[in-house]
Amino acid sequence: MAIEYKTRTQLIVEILREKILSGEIVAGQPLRQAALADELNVSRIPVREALLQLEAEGLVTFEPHKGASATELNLDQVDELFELRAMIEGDLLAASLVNITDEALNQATEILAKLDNALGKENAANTWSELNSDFHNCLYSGANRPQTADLVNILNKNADRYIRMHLLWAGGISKAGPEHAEMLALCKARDIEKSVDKLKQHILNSRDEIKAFLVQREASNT
Amino acid sequence: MAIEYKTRTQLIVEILREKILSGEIVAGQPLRQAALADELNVSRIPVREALLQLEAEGLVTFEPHKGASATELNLDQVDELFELRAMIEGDLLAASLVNITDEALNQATEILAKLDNALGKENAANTWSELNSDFHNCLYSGANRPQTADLVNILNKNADRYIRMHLLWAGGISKAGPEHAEMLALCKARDIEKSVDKLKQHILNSRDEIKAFLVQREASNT
DNA sequence: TTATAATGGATTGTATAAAATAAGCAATCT
DNA sequence: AGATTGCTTATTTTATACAATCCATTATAA
Repeated sequence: MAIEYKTRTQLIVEILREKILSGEIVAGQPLRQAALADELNVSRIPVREALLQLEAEGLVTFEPHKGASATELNLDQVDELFELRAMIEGDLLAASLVNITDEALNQATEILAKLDNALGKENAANTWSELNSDFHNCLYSGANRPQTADLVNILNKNADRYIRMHLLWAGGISKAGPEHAEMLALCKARDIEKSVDKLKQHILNSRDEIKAFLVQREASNT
Repeated sequence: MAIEYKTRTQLIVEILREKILSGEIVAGQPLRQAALADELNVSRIPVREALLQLEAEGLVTFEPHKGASATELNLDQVDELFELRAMIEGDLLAASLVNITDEALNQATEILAKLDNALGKENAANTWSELNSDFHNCLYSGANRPQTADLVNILNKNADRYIRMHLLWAGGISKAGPEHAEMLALCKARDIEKSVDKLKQHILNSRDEIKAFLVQREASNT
């Protein structure tokens, strides 16, 4: 296996992203460069550059001379994010289904099986969210639109932490399982219109569940 | 050239972006950090961070230990980029028209007048593209979707250099003037569906002109 | 008392120096 | 000769050191 070298900056990007997505770094909490550098046994420069890269992903914001903090989305922003996803991913799926291979569909079937298995196990939130990403990307693989796919992945990185948070607290997006199965069936039937509708519904449903959860948490906190 | 109103990194981002968009830095050309730092009278750190930021905008790519270079889009990527814009901006306009103020529409009218004036003058490509951005953003101002607006602006930064290039060589997007006027009229009439259709047509038309130009240039170069 | 200015500590932003890595070229071996 | 190894150099990446900025706290004056 070809070992691939990663720069420290890249490694730190991954570590910090994981900490933000998993909730270990709480949104709004300031991220002190010196402290992080110390903790990671590294100088401040790669930490800075990692934070800049995370800013581009929308997970972190910088204020000049005041530093970085993990971003926090309010309800409106969650709305906007998921609606954006519904639109773009819907379009991507439509483009994909024209060309998608049976192989890709079979692969999606396998991922779906793993996905159902992952629930309830140790570390479920993390593996579930990764498999969920894989499943969706697999369905989009026929689109041959690399830039759009990149964009979707960036948006998902931001949505991801809310999905994980919800998984952690509520045990999962309740409707996701059956929705995934239905969607895959429609894709296999190459019914573009219905597949896209189901996908959009699926994304907007998860939005609704997450928003409801956020509202509830808000209420119990104050 | 020591101007102190922003961090150096921000300043350099703007300088380099302008050089890429204006074509002074040619796509594919490697960007040596030391040379840039020297030229801008600054150390390499802010140059690096500026390049990272431009990478997030899609104007530059990094290869570990090999450095950065301005990105070049092939025809398929141009296609993809403009289609993404058409979809997202269409959606944004629809959301905006529900709430847009008369004030914003009047402002758009003023910008449009300046836009028509800008053609043919000195430095037309740069002012035109800026005014063009302003015009579009003005029409989207009612949407109240900051994240989507940010996304649109990032995509436009990438599209921009092709628009400018085309302006420079062909004197302008030939149909843009009348299209803008028609679109504004439809917006003023608050006809959402027709406005959106016109906008999408407008974006896809400029795509076609730019692609035709790129094909032609390609042919004459080989 | 309240508002404003000064001060010190903490933190970020930048410069410079050192280390790590990749690419090119010459020397060596089969 | 052809391939492989080790060295040289250019460039990026990281570390360390310093300067600029911000923020809270205290001191001063109206």
